[in-house]
Amino acid sequence: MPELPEVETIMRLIAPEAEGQKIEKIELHLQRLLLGLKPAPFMERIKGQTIVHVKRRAKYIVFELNQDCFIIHLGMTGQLTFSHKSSPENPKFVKTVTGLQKPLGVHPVDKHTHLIVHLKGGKRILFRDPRTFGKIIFIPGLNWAMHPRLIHTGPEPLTLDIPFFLLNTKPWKSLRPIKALIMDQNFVAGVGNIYADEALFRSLIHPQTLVKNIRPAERQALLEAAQVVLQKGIDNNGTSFSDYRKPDGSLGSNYEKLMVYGRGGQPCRLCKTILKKIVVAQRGTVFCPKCQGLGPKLKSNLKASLKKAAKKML
DNA sequence: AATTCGCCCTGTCGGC
DNA sequence: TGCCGACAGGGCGAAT
Repeated sequence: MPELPEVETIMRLIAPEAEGQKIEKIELHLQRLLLGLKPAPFMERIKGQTIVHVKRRAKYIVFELNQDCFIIHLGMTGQLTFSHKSSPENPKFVKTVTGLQKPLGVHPVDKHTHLIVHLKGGKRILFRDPRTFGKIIFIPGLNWAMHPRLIHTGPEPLTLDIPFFLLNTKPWKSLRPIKALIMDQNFVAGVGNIYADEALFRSLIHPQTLVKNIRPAERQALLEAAQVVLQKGIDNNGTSFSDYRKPDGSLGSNYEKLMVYGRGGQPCRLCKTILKKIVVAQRGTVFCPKCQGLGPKLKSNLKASLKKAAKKML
């Protein structure tokens, strides 16, 4: 599922292509994905406006036009790709290890392509989403930050002043499992299932630990770990474990670097213990029972050696 | 008030 | 081989 690093990667690659471009035409093929305005007036109002800025906020991609804006959420399987007329979407399909046919480049327009933004010279932005959990939200004017979807969203984790943020201790008194808090978009923005598991592993915290039992030093460690795994995700252009693609259709390379997500039943990269998969906060959760052991506190020297090894490896 | 649950949806996969 | 149920899960609104 596209989380902060995936959405950031998409934004960074779409922005230089789209900014300054006039929208010549909009095709909307699945109307229920559009919120904020009926399809006909939406297309009428957007047409002719210029894309001034493309930004990211939480897991949303923000298209600021000269009058209005719209934001796109990729849901679970959303893909935002960019197609030049001169190099149309690549129709070549290759067989993956599981035997599935996947396109090599930009996915051709098909029944899952729900929105096409036509720019000058035949350039197009394609929004494709097989599971249709994504959303296109029209917002009149440019004050998208005050939209109900975003107004309560927590701070951006990568530009977060952690010590200052930690002064607010209210969220830390919760009885929820820590994984639920770190994935809560109103607490901190952009962390989803993949990077939550990775951040918890990196800070050696068991995902089911009750928030109120997380000590201050661990709170800080968790947020720092989140920053590291998110930044690494961006550096590797995102995690392609199923549907995520870069705007040119290519894969991100972060999947093979993950420590726990998607690795249930496999040995921990640090201690070789078999990673466990459980359900926490209604989400599949992978963790290392030893490195993130709850029960009797790990001996401090073991913890120190794990941390040392983690530092070296991660 | 805080937290959990049910729902939306469809491609993929495991079991029989 | 083929069918079918289970599963994946972000975020919202309902229920507890």
